Amino acid sequence: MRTTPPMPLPVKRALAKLGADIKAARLRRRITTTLMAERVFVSRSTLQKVEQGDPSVSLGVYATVLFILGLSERIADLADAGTDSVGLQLDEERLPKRVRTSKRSDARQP
Amino acid sequence: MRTTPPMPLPVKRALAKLGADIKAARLRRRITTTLMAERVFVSRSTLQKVEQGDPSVSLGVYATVLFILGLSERIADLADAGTDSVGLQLDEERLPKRVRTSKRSDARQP
DNA sequence: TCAGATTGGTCGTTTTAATGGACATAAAAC
DNA sequence: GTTTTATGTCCATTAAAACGACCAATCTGA
Repeated sequence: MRTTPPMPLPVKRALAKLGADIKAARLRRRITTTLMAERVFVSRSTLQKVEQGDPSVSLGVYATVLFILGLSERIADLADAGTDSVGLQLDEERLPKRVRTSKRSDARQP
Repeated sequence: MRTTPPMPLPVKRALAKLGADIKAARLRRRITTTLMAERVFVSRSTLQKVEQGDPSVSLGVYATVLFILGLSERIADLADAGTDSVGLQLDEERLPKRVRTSKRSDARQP
């Protein structure tokens, strides 16, 4: 990810917690960083970034770590339609395939 | 993520669904890919990968997209201690700071 | 206690993600 | 049907992730 613009603060916090929780989960299972890194097929330094919630690490790495910890189920529900409150009005089948901005005044929110 | 070794299949599936859900959520909100890309500070091509659940895209990008959609709360709970069934026995304070493998027979699970 | 092992951090290098532009396709709006 | 615009896709270039090796710090089991 391009790091020039800063990440939203709430996101940073969420990721930091995620990393800490991952570390705690690893410790509970008594898996060393070296062993975990091997299983994820990633270097120990990358795993370290994961446990700090570093935003630059790929989702694939995070997801695989969670999988090995047995905690990967929730990933699929992160943006599940059922949990999206904005989706009240439109049901899945009536979803337009594209977004169309009206000629004047587009959807930009100030 | 280093792509040489394949990703676990369940993980691949989960990510694919995540991408599809993200796309659906964007459509519901009538946000164009171009506008969304601008807001996340990434290119349209990267956003496209996100909507396909590409594992190689950084978690930071995914998280920011979810944040803009208003769906970022769950990230912090992905590996929350309360949801970790293996954590039954150890409570957070008694967590060892390091893992120690017994001299013979380490913790590797076959 | 204390020796051995794990972990944290740094650095130079390699590999890969992310870019951005151009073009084709397809879907809305009219 | 026509026009207009969003989206899909490809590719060369560039910025950044991931590596791996090392050292220092510190924990922990014996």
